[in-house]
Amino acid sequence: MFSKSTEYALRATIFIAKYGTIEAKLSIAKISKAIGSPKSFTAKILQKLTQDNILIHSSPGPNGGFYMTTESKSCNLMKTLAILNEDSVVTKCVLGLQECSELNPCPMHERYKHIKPLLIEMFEEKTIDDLVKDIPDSKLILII
Amino acid sequence: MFSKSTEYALRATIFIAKYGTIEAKLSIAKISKAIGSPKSFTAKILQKLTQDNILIHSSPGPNGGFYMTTESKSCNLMKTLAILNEDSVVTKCVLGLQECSELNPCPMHERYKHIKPLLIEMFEEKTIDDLVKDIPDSKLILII
DNA sequence: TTAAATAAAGACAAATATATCTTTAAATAT
DNA sequence: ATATTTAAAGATATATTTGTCTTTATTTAA
Repeated sequence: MFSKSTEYALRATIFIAKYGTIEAKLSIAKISKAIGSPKSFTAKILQKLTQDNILIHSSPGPNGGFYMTTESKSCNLMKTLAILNEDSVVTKCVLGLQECSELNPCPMHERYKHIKPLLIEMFEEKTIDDLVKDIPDSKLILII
Repeated sequence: MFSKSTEYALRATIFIAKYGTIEAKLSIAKISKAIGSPKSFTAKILQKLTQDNILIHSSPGPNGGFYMTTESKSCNLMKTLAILNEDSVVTKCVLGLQECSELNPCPMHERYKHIKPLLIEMFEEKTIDDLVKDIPDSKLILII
């Protein structure tokens, strides 16, 4: 469904939300190890996610790394998708038609129109904070 | 959600199911025009879809082209995805984890597990024949 | 103030997806 | 038989995605 970049981005966001605070930032090395992604490639992706300084924050230097604040954890995962312009994956027509709509439906529209809102809701329903609070540390699975 | 190839393949399958018979085969030119895809690229994709001679059939020469039989129209659209090895798009973990399961759930599993079966059902529920029979000729939208 | 640790930035490389063009093979109509 | 029409096959080109490596900038600790 998603590109590898996006999968890495979602997993990284969840990992940072769970363990990254301004007092205990997470290095690229730690993050990529935790989510099973190539280090330098992950660096590029995180760079994009910190771009607007809203979702994920970063700081260089000793004890530097990536983290989220209470405020940024109040975003939902759709924010991660939106920054990467990958929200279209769950919002566009399943057959790739630009003009597909209720008035102009593709052959799958009648069925997909009941599923698409569920996909969107999956990423919007909960804040990232609520999402990770539901998961005990011992059960946060983000690798393999 | 799907690659361009797969979107073209799904649209082509539906178009051929609707209009392609052994008496009236459809040329690559007609198909690519109808679904808005590049001609030669579409040829490559159709070549794959005819490979196993089950889903889509083809014949060269004058009045040649692509078509489906009553039997092949009893397949569902998951068959198209399967031939292209793209069924994983709707069957795998939404975060890309190999081992994600009820016992080993990723952070999205609890939510996605209710949506995934609906996506699979969308492509499996109906035969391609039933799918196209539901759509009047004037309402078959496969382009733009 | 300097050295060390870290992310940021940029250049490059490899793999894959998308697309085009040319030649070949097969079927049909004449 | 031959010419024509079509898909099949193969070669090539381009764009995008994925990945690596090197240099630079920033922050912190000593």
